[in-house]
Amino acid sequence: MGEGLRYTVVGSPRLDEAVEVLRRAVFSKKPLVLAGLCEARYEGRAASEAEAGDKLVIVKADGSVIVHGLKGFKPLNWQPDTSYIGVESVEGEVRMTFVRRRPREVLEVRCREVGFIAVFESPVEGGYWMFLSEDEIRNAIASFPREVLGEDLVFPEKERRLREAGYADLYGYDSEGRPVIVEVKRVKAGEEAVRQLLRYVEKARNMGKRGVRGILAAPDISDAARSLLERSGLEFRRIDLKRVYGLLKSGRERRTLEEFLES
Amino acid sequence: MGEGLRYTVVGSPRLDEAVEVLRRAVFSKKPLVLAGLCEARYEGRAASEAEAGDKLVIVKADGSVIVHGLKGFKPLNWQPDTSYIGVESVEGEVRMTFVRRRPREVLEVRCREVGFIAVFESPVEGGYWMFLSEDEIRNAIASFPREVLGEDLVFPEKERRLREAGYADLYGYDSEGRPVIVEVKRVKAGEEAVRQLLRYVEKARNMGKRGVRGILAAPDISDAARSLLERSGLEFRRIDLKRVYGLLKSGRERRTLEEFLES
DNA sequence: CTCTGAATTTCGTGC
DNA sequence: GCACGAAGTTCAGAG
Repeated sequence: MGEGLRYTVVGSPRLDEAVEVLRRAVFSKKPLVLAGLCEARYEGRAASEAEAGDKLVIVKADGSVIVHGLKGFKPLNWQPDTSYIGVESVEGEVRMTFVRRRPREVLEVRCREVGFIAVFESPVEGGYWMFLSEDEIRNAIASFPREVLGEDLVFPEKERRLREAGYADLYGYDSEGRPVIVEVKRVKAGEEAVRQLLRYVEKARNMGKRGVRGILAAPDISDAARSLLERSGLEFRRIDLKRVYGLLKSGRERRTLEEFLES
Repeated sequence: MGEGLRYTVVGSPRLDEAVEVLRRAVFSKKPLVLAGLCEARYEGRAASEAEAGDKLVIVKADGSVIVHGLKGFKPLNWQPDTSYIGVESVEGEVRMTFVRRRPREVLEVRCREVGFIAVFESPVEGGYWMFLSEDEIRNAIASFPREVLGEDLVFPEKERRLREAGYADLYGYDSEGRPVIVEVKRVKAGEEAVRQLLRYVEKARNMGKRGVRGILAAPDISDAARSLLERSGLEFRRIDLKRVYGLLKSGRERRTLEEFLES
């Protein structure tokens, strides 16, 4: 409040006021929220229609548009990226048109009653982190194979972090020098994960590798997937996410200590 | 406006006011929107943290919670279904806690500044349709195989609408009596679609069927998928979505006419 | 309950 | 740009 105007909230605006406020926000690329009795129509990769009802329309500065109904997590309509936004008053309604070029999609929102419009006048962006991703589990396996998978494995390419299309998560060797392919899943593994691993193992065998082992590493596995895995001669290793988290945390601390000693 | 209070909008509320308004809305299961300078912390299947910044928090009557930042289509944090919602004031902040039992997940949103809170007092739910789903394309193929796929096929089981796990979209026979399996994709088909079809065809062959044909029906196909498909001895049929839409529409009109004649 | 597959999936990354 | 794979995927249907 003392830090200057952060939000403009207009309650029950007239048609022309609503259009004016929306146009100003869209033109100056300020995020906005509109609530009201609206209909929505989408045409593009599919086609859909949302009947008149209370909707919440969110328009962000990057051009993403989200139309929420009163129920559920998923939006009724949306547009992840728009190339054109139009605001007009047509037949006593506020009409917003959101066009995306590629793929060609059009989202039209018509509001016969606008409850309020809120504009973020001086938006403050905050950072965002997510931890314990699949990639971090992969790193934990590469760094601590004994602790996570229960046997000593060597992964010469463990620094290759990004997964190329058609390549498994980890390629390495066991203590007897046999090639080992590890497929990592952060959640319970299904049949698709087994088939994926099988493809990589067969590809390696076709390239002339001998005695290739395939290991599926996941917190759990479905019965059907387990069955397919055993029929395919592959192995399953259960991983303990809490343990992995602990290993990574200690790894981080160690790294921090090393950095400290280097300084 | 003439129809009674539809929204309550409170701008820049004090801490205790905000808590009061939020509690009342949550308790009476009214949808609400809050905008402000907030942080969010999630712990459950993964763990994430959103730093202080402008957030839009949406809480719906069914318990779904969505936290949007200033960018992108996807929410920063969410909870599709909550079993507990808590609202308190802690250390000069509004703290909302959203708990989900299964899977066990906790989302905590702390707001150090509340720009506004809007409550939908008498929500109006609107209907929703989506058309031209994969299932409708499948129906069009079953009803008009010549028009969509360019040859006369017969699908004895075409009325089975729901796809069971491990079963292809359509089983039928061509004009020479050979079994035909059709896999339908509403969007450009990738390698995964070809592998799926191949599994179904091989399953049918293993069950003793002879001369089984596999047809992948989609608006387009990727190069890699086309290559895999040809190596696997499967067929591709390009489908024209506009044509399918037209066929279904005429089908609907016909049905309506029949209904009219029956009445 | 779990499993399976679709989604206007979106999103990132490699090519 | 396209393609492939992950996602706190969500969601709906079947067993």
